[in-house]
This record gives sequence, C-alpha cells and structure tokens, in this order.
Amino acid sequence: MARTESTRPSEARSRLLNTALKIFYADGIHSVGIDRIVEEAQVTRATLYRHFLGKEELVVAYLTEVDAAMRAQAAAARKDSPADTLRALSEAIAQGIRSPEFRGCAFLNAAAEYPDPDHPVHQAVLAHREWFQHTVTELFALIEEERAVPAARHFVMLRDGAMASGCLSDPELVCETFIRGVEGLVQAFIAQEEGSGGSPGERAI
Amino acid sequence: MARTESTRPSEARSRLLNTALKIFYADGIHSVGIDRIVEEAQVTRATLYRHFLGKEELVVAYLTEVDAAMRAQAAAARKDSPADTLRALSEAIAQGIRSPEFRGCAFLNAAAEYPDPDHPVHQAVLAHREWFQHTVTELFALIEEERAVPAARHFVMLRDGAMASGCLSDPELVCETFIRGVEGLVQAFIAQEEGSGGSPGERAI
DNA sequence: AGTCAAAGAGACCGAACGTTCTACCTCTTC
DNA sequence: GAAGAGGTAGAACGTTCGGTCTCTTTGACT
Repeated sequence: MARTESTRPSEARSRLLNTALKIFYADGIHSVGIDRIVEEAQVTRATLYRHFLGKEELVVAYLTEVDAAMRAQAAAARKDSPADTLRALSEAIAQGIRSPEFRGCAFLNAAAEYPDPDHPVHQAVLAHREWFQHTVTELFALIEEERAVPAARHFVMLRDGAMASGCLSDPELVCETFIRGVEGLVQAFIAQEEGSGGSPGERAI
Repeated sequence: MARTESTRPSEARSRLLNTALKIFYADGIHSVGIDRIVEEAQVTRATLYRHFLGKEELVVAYLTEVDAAMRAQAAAARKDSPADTLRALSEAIAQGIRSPEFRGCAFLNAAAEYPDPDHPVHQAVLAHREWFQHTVTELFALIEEERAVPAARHFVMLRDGAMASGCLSDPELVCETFIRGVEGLVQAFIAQEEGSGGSPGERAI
C-alpha cells in the first residue's frame, strides 16, 4: 500500500507539537493548561485527544522533540578530531544559551516539575541525560579511554551548570565561563595523554 | 489539647512553614495545593491566610527559609584559610547532595517553575544567587583579587551542575566529580598566585 | 472578670483544570 | 458514491484550585 507522502502525517498534530514545545519551554509545564495550547495551536480539544492520550503524553512528546533537536545538534558538531568536536559542541550549547528565547535546559526544568522518578516525564529526562553522558564519554574515549568517564562527567556538570544559570544571570558571562572551563578540561585531558601512545587529534571521530 | 508554653512566634505559623518547606522541596510548587499543606501542617485554611497573603507569599517565605539555612551553612564552613573555607563549603554542599532527601537546588527548581523574571518568586531566586556568587567571589578574592571573579563564576557553575544532576544520577559520583573539580579549580588558582602580576587565561583542570 | 488576638472547623465561591462527549464537515481512497 | 479517517465546533463532566467567609473555642494578659 502506497502511503500518500505529501499530507497525511497530520498538519494539526505538528502544529500542536510545535505550540506545546514553544509554550512548555517558555512558561513551564504545570502552569499552562491544555486550553492555552489548544487555542494557540488553533486546534480543538478533540483534536488534541485524538493524537495524544492526554497532557502527560503531550509533555513526553515535547521532550522527545527537544531530544531529537539535541541529537541533531550533536551530530552537526562533528569535527575531524574528538577534541574539536567537544569544542564545537560546547560552542553550540553556548549559542543556545545566548539566544534570547533561552530558558534553561528543557530537561532539567521538566525534572524540577516531575520529581517522581517513576513518572514517564521524569523517565524521559533520565533517558535523554543518559544519551548525552554516553555521547560525551565516547568523545573523550576517542582521545584516551582510561580517564574518559570522569572527564565526561566533569564536562556534563559544567554544561548542567551553564544551562541552569544561563537564564538567571548574564548569558554572555555564563558562556564565557563555560567555554573557558571546557577548554581547560580538554587541554588538561590532552596534555596528560602524552606518554601513553597515540598522537593527539589524529583519530577521526 | 494545645499546650502552648512558648507561643510568641506563633506555633501554627512555623508548623505551616516547616510543612511548606518539606512539601514544596520534595514535590515541587505548582503541583501541590494549599489544601495538602494545610492538612499536613494540621492547620486550617483560615490560619494560613491569617499569616500569609496567599500561596505566593508562602512560596517566597519557603525560599527565604532555605536561603537562611544556606547562609548558616556557609557561615559554619569558615576555616582559617579561604581555600580551606572553599573546600569545606564544597564538602557541605556534597553532604547535602548525598542526603537521601536531596531533590536538587530549591532555587533552581523554583526558577524552573517561575520563569517570569518579574515574579516575586523568581526575584527571590535571583537575590539568593547574587548573595552566593558574592560570597564565593569574596573567598577567592582573599587569595588573590585579580582573578577572583571568573574563578568564583567557575565555582558556582560547578555547584549548579552538581546540584542539578545530584538527583538525576548517582549522587556519589556527582559528589566525586564536584569535589574533584573544585579541588582542581582551587589548586590552579593558588598555583598561579605565585608570581602574581595578573597573568591572563586561567587554567583549571 | 473581662478582653482580645490566635486558632479551629467547615461551608462556600468562581474559576480553571484535564477529559469526554455528540454532531457535523471535508477530504482521500477504494 | 460509499467509507472512513482526520478535522472543527462547542457543551459538559467532575475535580481541584486559590481564596473568602462566619462562627466558635482557646488561652494569655490586663
């Protein structure tokens, strides 16, 4: 059966998802009702409940959307050397923080509203974080495997701090501190590599 | 029977405040209604509204309470040398993260729920963060004034990251990364002090 | 003894919440 | 042209929300 390629993936649904993305990220989750999302997406309540089981599923879909965007961002940051990839990734993160719509990490914000570890929304947050931690660890491991895990943890901690404070103080200063911290971390990591075979920045990511 | 021997600062009010502290921190703010707080504090609604203008003021009072606890914690961490004070402060923060009730930074969590910068709750968050940033900056300035500001920003960023992720992954690993990061930062800061003259470009592990 | 503020008990309000429902419309595809 | 999925429109559900109200009881201090 040939699927009609042009229209069918439901335009109303994507409008709903885009609106949810914008509003949930900008104003939080618990504090916005579905009435507002439905209205702003120019969709009726019935349409929302045809595409999603309820608000909760919409929230998870929202986080899934952000997760996909982050993975695309990470993929776009690939460079020839893992160190440069880490730098490019940090720069991409910094660009996000500098953007006027920046309102912190969507996942950290969501976790603050859904503390219950068993809740599907919280689980979505954990899943995303696991992916990110793993991705960064792999990049460090390409430089040197031994100390990759703690270095990656350090990197993620800096990122979390930068994302958390990016909308609570001057974003420019936050970015400067973040980029500098990452650079110091990467430099120190590469510096210690000498003596343990393998030339720096040689491997392709 | 209500045995009230020391009723001056209103026993019901402090019961209310303690309950709000526990519940807001554990479960978030928007997702808990005053009904639950009133019930758990064993107080009637009328009593709540006698002591507070409304939920909003109760939330601010909750954050004020946490702020006071943090200042006490910082005061208790004072050592003979500023470097040791920074270490003690980090250890105190790590202890908080290790505690089973740890649920992240109350202020970061509150900011996630109140993104509007003009909102009183958000303002309370900013005020606390300003105090903390200032306190850490002063400690670094006691070692060397020139590079104190960026070093303090780095310290606070690590703290934010540790607090944010402390309840999203293994607290022990988070603490280890945090303490190690702070130690590297302090070491690098002290090391560069020799020779002074304000060398540019701080390098932290 | 009398006063008065603090607190308890609980009914009550309007609004907003997430959710469900029926009824009708408009396409595409068979 | 019948079928059926996706969409619109709007009413309504029961619950919970934050907040206000009246009335009574308590206990400390003049």
